[in-house]
Amino acid sequence: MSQSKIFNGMDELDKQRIFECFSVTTRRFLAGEQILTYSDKLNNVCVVLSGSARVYAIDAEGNCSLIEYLRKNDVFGEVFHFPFQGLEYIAEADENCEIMFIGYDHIVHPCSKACLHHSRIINNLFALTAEKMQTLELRINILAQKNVRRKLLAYLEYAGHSVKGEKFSIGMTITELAAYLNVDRSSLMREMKRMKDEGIIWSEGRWFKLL
Amino acid sequence: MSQSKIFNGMDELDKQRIFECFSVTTRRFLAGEQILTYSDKLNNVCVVLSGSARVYAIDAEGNCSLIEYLRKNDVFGEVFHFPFQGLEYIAEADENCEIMFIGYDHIVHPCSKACLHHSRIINNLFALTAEKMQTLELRINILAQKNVRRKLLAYLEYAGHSVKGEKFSIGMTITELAAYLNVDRSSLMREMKRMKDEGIIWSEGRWFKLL
DNA sequence: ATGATTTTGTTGCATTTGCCACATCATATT
DNA sequence: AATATGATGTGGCAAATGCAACAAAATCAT
Repeated sequence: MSQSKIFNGMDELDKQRIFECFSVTTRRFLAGEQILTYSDKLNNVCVVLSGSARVYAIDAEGNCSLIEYLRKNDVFGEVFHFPFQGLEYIAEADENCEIMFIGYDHIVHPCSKACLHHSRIINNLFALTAEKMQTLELRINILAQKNVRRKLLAYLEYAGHSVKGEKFSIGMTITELAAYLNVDRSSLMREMKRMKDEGIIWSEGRWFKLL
Repeated sequence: MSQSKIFNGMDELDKQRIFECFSVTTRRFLAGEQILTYSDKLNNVCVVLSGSARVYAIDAEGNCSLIEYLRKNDVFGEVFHFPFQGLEYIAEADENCEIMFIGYDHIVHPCSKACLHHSRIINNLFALTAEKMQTLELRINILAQKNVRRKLLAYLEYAGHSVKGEKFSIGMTITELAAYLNVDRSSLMREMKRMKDEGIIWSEGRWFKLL
């Protein structure tokens, strides 16, 4: 049964009731298959039950940019990305995956049976949107740093919870980190070396310490 | 009466009913005064009725960063920024202002009288969060560009709706634009000059054209 | 109107960063 | 085990950018 945050505060019985009441559907998708295009109406709240997916934004000129990567228990749908200003949003299966579709209207409009669950799920959805916004604000905060060193430190302080001396793993390769920080990989390596020499950080592979 | 998007699709009569049913309160604040600190519960949905305000995030070390600037009819509250990971969020009056407080619980929990308005306002709130997320994604998209020219173009294409040859104003000074793009002001000026010489853009003061 | 303050526009110079090329190491794949 | 593929680590060099300093123009306050 799904442990997604959208069901926070609900036990298995609650979920069962919801599935019946909310007319929830589930579908499997093959890797590469399109899951949905975002509408300009609030239609679906979707949950990844297994596998992984991606959301892309495509602009008028056909430029395609990755918006987010979705794993098991992640939630997506128009609630998170409204297709404003001519952008088209598409969710696509990355690996084979199973997606749960919950009709947005069923969530928002109260029914006679399960009223408590409605407001519970709405709460959870707002918490999820706020969480997603924080992820974006973090990235902005990092990208808005003036140089490579500050970018890396801003990221490491977040990833290491600002705790000094404790070893932690960044959940990606250095190459991916460079892309996330929007700096050249070799420039990042160079700066890391300097910071090691100065005793500011310790690192080995994708393990880091703040000193 | 407030024209805020949170009341989209409602006439004056609807709003009046809501104000009575939702136990809405209104308070005036002097410039610089603190309006509220964000709680870790979904407590308030707030609307700026007049004047302006700012939201700051303060981290454990006391570093203070501006999260957003709020003008008349803007909406703020825990729904938009949840104080995760040790950050404290504070809303503060910029100019003298008047703020409307709507209890979050009153919005989410259905009542006997005005059920249609509940789901209407919830809809609008989700639309507003999605809109705010797009603002953040735009900034990320701009900051993630490789150089000054691409950053400026990414911004201008957004601000000018990708329409070529049409004059439009960026709603800020060049100095502020440089801060928004996170580049040195003189570097921005230099690049603007080059782009003018190459016939890519036209500009005068804070007016631009894409060519 | 006057003076003060902010914004714009420009330039030389130092520094940072990106780009390229290469060697080494780790990880899959056959 | 052999091979391919991708990630890491390093360095030279050129280009882009930031910094500092200044003059001119525009805006604001009195």
